[in-house]
Amino acid sequence: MPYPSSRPTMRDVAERAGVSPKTVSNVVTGAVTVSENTRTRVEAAMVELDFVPNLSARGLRNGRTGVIGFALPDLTTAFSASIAHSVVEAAHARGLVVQIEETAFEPTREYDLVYRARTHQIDGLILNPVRLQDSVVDHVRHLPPVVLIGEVEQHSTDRVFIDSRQAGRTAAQHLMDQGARRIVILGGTATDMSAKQAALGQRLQGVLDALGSAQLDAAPELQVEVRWSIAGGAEAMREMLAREVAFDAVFAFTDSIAMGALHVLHEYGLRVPEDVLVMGFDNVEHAAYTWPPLTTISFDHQDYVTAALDLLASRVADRGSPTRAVEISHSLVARRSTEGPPRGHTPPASL
Amino acid sequence: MPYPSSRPTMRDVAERAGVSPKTVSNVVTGAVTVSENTRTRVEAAMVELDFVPNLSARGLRNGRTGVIGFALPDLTTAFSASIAHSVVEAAHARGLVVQIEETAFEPTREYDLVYRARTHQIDGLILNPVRLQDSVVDHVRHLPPVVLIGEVEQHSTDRVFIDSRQAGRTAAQHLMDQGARRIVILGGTATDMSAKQAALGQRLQGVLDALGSAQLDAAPELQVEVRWSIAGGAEAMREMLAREVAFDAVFAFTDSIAMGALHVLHEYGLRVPEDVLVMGFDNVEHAAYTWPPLTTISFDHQDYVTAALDLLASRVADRGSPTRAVEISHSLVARRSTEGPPRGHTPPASL
DNA sequence: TCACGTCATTACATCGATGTAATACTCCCA
DNA sequence: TGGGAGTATTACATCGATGTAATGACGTGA
Repeated sequence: MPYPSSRPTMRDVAERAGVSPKTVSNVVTGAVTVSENTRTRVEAAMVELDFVPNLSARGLRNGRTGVIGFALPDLTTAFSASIAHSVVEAAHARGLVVQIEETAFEPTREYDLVYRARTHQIDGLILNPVRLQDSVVDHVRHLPPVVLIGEVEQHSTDRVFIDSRQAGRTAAQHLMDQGARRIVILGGTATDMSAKQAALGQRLQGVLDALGSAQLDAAPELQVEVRWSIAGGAEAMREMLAREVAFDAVFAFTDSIAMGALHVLHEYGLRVPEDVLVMGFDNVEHAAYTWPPLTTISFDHQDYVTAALDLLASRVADRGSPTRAVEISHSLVARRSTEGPPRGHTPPASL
Repeated sequence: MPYPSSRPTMRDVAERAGVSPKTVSNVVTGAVTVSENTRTRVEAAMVELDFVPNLSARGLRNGRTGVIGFALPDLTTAFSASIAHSVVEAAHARGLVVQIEETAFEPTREYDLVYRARTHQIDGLILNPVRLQDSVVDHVRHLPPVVLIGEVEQHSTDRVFIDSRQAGRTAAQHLMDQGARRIVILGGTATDMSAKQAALGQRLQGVLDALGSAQLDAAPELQVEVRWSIAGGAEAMREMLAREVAFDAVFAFTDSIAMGALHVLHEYGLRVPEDVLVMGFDNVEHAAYTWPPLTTISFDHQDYVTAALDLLASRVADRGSPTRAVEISHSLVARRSTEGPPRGHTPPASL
């Protein structure tokens, strides 16, 4: 005895207004002209009965549901939350509703995800992949339109991205301009650059570019794997300190990672930026409120998401058009955390 | 020519397997026994055609969609993101999908929301209200089952809550135990305790309880309105400092607010906890990684959400049963930010 | 006054899955 | 070997909204 059966239908409205169900439908969709007289009568009946159209029925009939999916690794990181918020807002503005899926917590989720994307009658999917290979998107049939956001190397699907390699270069250059010479990289190691982790690869590549032009070498001992969370950043920073190597700056691949690193640096009594410079990536709200405020790579999250929704909308309208890739510009926001020159950290062992 | 029409249907599968559509349905639902032979044949056909059932059709037929709604004020605050994450996870575990709605950004959203909740064919709704009055939930007809989470005074709807008044009492008592006497309250003022803001009211009430038992009075000049975000916390803290009143502790009604406050205190050169104690509420991940780490009121977000989903599930199963309210226990997590006694802040003007 | 065009309205079929009731089939035992 | 129990399968109707084609009403011009 499901509740919807108790809801009024067009038939009920029609009966009350003394017209046929189709006329009610005409009033609702507005596709066909309805005389002013009957229109007002129908509208009154709808109000009286508190009528709301049944979306499942409409979706079944039209093949459109007005629902889009948004899949991301993990809602809890500050960046993800910010993006998710923007997606929901932007979707609302277009009369769309958002279904959220998280992909990070089980290896098989990516697969489940595309399966569910089909089951759940979604008009389109915005996918923020972290480990999603091209193959999954490419090889699954009957997928709704998909737009990728992020720095994935992917050309068979519409996508929105920022030039992460350039951003990485800018970041490293900034740190060097401020006097840094030995930059810890929290975000991945050079050996790690597989297709699976193109985003990390690009940021890292950018850093290496910049180091190269400055004739500095990319010390592998300054690179470390990291989980993309605050706790992950803290762990990675601890590991780095345990390595007992000298460094004078930290470039974290997300602001959250940077916050974890900041915490551990404080814990060890290292001062930012007097001893060590720190910078992040994404410019989440919190970045302006850490202590010291965090220098970071900034881009407009709203623009980012709006571009994705635009792509999705045009893809839904025309499935055959060539795929497009939209770049969102980024910039460096300099805050106190990188006001150099840094004194540098020299581990006790090397004294 | 919407994409779903190109998707294989049960009819297609049936044709390929040489059975009737209903038999395919029987295989999928498993409600009726199907011979081992035909079952395997049908399953093979489903795999070959890459069949996925159409949820709109199923939803239309069954009145259930497998989708629940989650409405919250704002995804970007750390607490909301954490809760949203838990909702998505817990829903996944039950084979449900989550649609997200944000309510904070327009005054009319609450209303829109319940309207949309009905349109969008949702089996149930988990609502984290901030300003949602009882009336909206009570007076709208044909609403799917609703579970409220938060400290709303509300008895006509299932809800999950923590004892915020007790929590406020515990928090204030802790601060006083650590030597605080003049506690800034970032979260609302006493005059402000309307039904609309019962949550704030309860936390505030708890603080006042504790102050009362200690024979301290609730100085109105130490209470301030605040937007529930990091920036809001910072603003409020600045306003408090501008008031040039003496204080020796800050109790922020969320961790995010506390983080904004911490930032501003640093900015003013006040040391935490040497000069001023600070504590928050919610125990989000970040609270352990601020500097100094933040004392806060903690409760299990997963339990919180799981309880809500349980309530929702049983409400969906039986719409007539009496409403229930589930309390989730909380505790105080003491960290460095409240290691007193504090020296106290005395504004220049009062010197 | 009658035929014809215009526009509002209606009857009907359809989207895909599934419950109900009826049918076909299998197997066993008298 | 035929009847009955029991099971696998099918035909059909249905959920609610909406496109299509047909009907109805009305007004205009000859």
